[in-house]
Amino acid sequence: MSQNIKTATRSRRGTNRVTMEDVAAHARVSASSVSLFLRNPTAVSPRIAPRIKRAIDALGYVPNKLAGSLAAARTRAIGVVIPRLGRAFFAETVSAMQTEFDRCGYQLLLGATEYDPAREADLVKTFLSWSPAALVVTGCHHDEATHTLLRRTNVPVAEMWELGDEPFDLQVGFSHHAAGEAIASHLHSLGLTRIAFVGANMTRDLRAAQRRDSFCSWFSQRSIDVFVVDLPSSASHAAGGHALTIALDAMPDIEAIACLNDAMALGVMFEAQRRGLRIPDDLAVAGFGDLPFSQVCVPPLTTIQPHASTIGLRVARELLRRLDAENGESASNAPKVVDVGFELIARESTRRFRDCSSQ
Amino acid sequence: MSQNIKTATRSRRGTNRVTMEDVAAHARVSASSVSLFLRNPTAVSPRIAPRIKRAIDALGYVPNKLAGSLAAARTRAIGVVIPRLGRAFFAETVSAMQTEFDRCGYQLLLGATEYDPAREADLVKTFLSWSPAALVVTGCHHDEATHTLLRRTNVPVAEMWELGDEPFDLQVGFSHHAAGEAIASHLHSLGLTRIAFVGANMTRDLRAAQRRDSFCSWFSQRSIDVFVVDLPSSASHAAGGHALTIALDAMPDIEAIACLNDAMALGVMFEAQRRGLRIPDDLAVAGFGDLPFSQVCVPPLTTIQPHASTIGLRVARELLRRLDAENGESASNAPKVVDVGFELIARESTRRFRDCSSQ
DNA sequence: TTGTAGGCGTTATCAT
DNA sequence: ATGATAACGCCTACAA
Repeated sequence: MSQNIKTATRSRRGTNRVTMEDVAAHARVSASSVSLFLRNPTAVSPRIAPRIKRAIDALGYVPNKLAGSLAAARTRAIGVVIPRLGRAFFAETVSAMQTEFDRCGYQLLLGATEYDPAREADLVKTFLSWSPAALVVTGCHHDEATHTLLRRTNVPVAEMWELGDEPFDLQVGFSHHAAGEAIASHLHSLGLTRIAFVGANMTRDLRAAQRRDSFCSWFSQRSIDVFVVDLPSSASHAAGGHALTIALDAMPDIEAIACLNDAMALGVMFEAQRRGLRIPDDLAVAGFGDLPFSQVCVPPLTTIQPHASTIGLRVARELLRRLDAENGESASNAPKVVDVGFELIARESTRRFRDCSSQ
Repeated sequence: MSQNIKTATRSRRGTNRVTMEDVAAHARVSASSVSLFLRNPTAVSPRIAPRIKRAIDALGYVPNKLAGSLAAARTRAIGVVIPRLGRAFFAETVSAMQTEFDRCGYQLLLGATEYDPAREADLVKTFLSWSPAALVVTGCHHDEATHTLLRRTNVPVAEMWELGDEPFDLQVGFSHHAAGEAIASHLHSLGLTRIAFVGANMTRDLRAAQRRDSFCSWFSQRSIDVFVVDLPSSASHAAGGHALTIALDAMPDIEAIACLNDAMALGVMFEAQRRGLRIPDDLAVAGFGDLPFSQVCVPPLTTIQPHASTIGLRVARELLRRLDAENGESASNAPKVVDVGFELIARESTRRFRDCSSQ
């Protein structure tokens, strides 16, 4: 018998949290009824339902998702890894994703890598430790550690903003290679040959590097050399102005500049204006991103619209489909690649007197 | 005896997750030792430490924070509620916060209200259900539901980007009232009297509304009427251009425009340029936010620098201090208000030939 | 429809 | 220093 004594109940009850059991007691029902009610209010008899409801807001009960998720072995959290919060396109993508996930009760865990591969691995590991329902990462280039984590896990992994080989589960993006060529071909069609590509931080921003490479090789195939500027700073408006200065120094008779993004392009345009260079007559400028200012600036900016919010939407939709399928019949679990494409928007910043085709 | 049979062990072990016990088995130690090692590697004997470490990466073990947090009754997650992800100032604040929290192992839960009070309440409730270590909300104006939740909880609550009465625990921000007056007084000091204030969505963006009100009443005390434009759209570059059109219609001899933010101000400047209005000679323009483009645009924009990243930094620091204190001796738990101030940056967009004082 | 009890993967307490 | 074992708060198969 002595082995049966409850050894002085080592109480750790420091938490004075209102628990489901408290609600049950208050409503004079069992905890499981409360649990049932919370998940499906119509599943309990109409007599005790109001009692439970009343108890819930009388006590100000907030369910403990920690306990719930642990027990159910699944979460309604989705880890999202992006390079930078400030980058407008990612913000748009995340915003669209959040809206979509929200209506299905999923919560976003957001992390920014600041273009540091090591931080990406950290973030993925952290997110994984929260047992998320899914993981969303930016791009298809990850370091060894991240790759291993992503491959080993069994939560769905979505890669966005880039298409590559060997998708884990889902890729939603477009070809930066094609984007770079699209801008190159556009500038070339205007008869421009004295060209520069300006960017910043391109050793780390691999997608930008892809666009640059395709841009340059497109021209080099036509025996045109592109002058490249890669600043060590971040790709900001100020960097754009700085880059123009460098480009003009190296190539005084420059005719066109393609920029890593619209922010830099705007910086280039401001600097040009400051120097009395007319756009597009003296200098054609193209960007990437089609940010809100790009269609209202003077002159309106030729750029590439990457469908940022579409990317977020599709990622969310595909992921939700997969998550729903998990509960029911297993739908196609095969990797899926969605190319949302992009659109070259030719505006006045690259318009030539003799060019009537664009816009 | 029959009452002793383990009733067909209702095994729910569907999860094939690598658990701490698996690591323990692999390392031939107990789970407690692994747990101990994870929290303080030096606490276990130097003989078994390497065994555990090897087992961990052999199995690719990732700790389950859900279980850990549940058992420890505390989380390393911090809920952050902001109006919009896309808004550059909030992005900057969040970015600074993340950096700071990250180095202490805290994870951010991010949610955007889109300026909808009901969504704010939802988000707060959701976050609370994750038992966060702290909660950060934007502004001091919350609807009834949110207010109740925030008051009832016992996790520290930080309000940012605004100062108000009755802080819950912490407020880090500045006076939008003072900011509105600062711009008003600046424009007035230039001798300008034909003035407009343009914004958008100000019935929901209460901080912008505060700036507008103070701006207007400052002038009205000097018997000057301010023409106000409040567009229903979001406060974007395009809205700025649109607002200028409206303002010029109503007040053709307008001399100065103050804008809800720098994005709108830039929109105003572009539209002015398009109409052949010179800035600042024909029209002075002021913004709010000091975004990256504001110092490089043409002309550089007079604006208010709100110290966005300082806000994030201070919120994080103060919160971390409070959280540390919880474990040790209880430091001051009294509400604290931090006024980080702001800075009026007078640039060329409001410079007059006879004005030599600014900048 | 409602209640019972075992388990989710940790942390923390206690005993060794 | 290491190992059992009881919470943590909820979900869920199963019994009533």
